[in-house]
Amino acid sequence: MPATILHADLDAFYASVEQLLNPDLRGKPIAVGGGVVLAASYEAKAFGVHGGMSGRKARELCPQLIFTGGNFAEYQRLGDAAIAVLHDYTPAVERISIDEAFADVAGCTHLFGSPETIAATIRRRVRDELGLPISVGVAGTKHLAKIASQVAKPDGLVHVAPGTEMDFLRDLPVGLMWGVGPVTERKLKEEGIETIGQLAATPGRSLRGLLGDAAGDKLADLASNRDSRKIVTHKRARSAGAQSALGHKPATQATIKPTLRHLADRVTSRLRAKALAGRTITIRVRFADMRAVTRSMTLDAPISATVMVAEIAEELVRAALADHPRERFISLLAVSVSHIDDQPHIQLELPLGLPDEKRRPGARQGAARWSADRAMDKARDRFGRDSIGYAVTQLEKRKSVPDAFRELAEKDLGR
DNA sequence: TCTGGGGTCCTAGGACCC
DNA sequence: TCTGGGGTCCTAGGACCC
Repeated sequence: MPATILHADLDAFYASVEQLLNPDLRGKPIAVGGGVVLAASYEAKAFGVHGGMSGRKARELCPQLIFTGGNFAEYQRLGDAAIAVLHDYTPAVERISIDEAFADVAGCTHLFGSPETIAATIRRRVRDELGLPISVGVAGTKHLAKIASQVAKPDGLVHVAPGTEMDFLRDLPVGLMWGVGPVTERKLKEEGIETIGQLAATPGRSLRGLLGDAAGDKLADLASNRDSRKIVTHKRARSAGAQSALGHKPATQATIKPTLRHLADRVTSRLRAKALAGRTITIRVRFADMRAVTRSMTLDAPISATVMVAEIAEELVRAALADHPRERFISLLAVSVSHIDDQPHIQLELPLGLPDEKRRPGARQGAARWSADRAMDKARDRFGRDSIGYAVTQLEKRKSVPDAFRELAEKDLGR
């Protein structure tokens, strides 16, 4: 199999952008974020600082760590620009996140040279034109290209030539594989499996028993370099959600109602913008001790009106709390909509279509509410997101994370 | 300053149907 | 009448990814 798959991954992306924008930060340990580290520069990583770590822990590990504010608009612009460089070579680009993408250059080597040459050109252009380091892996499969780019970091290029795949994988730790997180890594280690080579030599039957059928099969395939996944350029979202960390709040309606309204508003406005709606509403409540529970309800028809999602979410949260009467404080609420479908007008028929159990009081006004929501969406498009909203959500201005960052994390819902 | 926010996929049990 | 098997959908929980 010719090695035409590229995986390109910007190095320590947010931190690199900050160092690009502010030369004083170059060569220094920096962290983007505050309460939690969103990204760390390589200088900070040398101290053990990494994304997801609390700011306090990071400061303990690296007292001279510099925290810097987020230039979120620049992250988006530069991330888009780097992906655009890939698109200069092939339309077969699958973007994974703001700073990472696969590309298949099989159809353009006659124009631009070997995959390795194209990868080197991309790296040079991103460095010259954007000022950012980017690592690229070149291999015959997505899984191998992804591992190659991780091995290439920082600021490197690794090509896995056809025929050398198993030599490349054999001694690498299983933790580098897609799908192996802390839990799986521990289970494998308990069986004496620490390298990908050892994993490849393990009978599939044992892996299925250890990790479950799907995960066992998947890992067995990947370890033996059987990965047939193609580049997918357009993907439809399967769910859309929003969450808010609350610190330590009493589990009362005064806390819950405005928060759920705000979250429902965030989720449904994104759905409406793409003329989408969803049938399943899921809420998540995290208690003070970080244990979390979820409750969900599936309707017969998709909805996207703010108030309808909010009211269902309230009912579900009430039910979840009723099941845990001793939990007096909550630390997070989340709302998610799944079973997404592109039937924007089905909502108009909702009051007639639902069985008694699901024909809740608010449903009769579904059409009117949907229309009111759309009017509000349009006003926001013109005057800005904060210009208008349900009064109760307007009170909810205490933000743990800027909206701009939330938007970076949002996936395009597709369509 | 006790750990952010947005996603995907899988599992297991129960309800329900054939 | 009893027992068994297979399939689909829903719900709750978990692991993992960026």
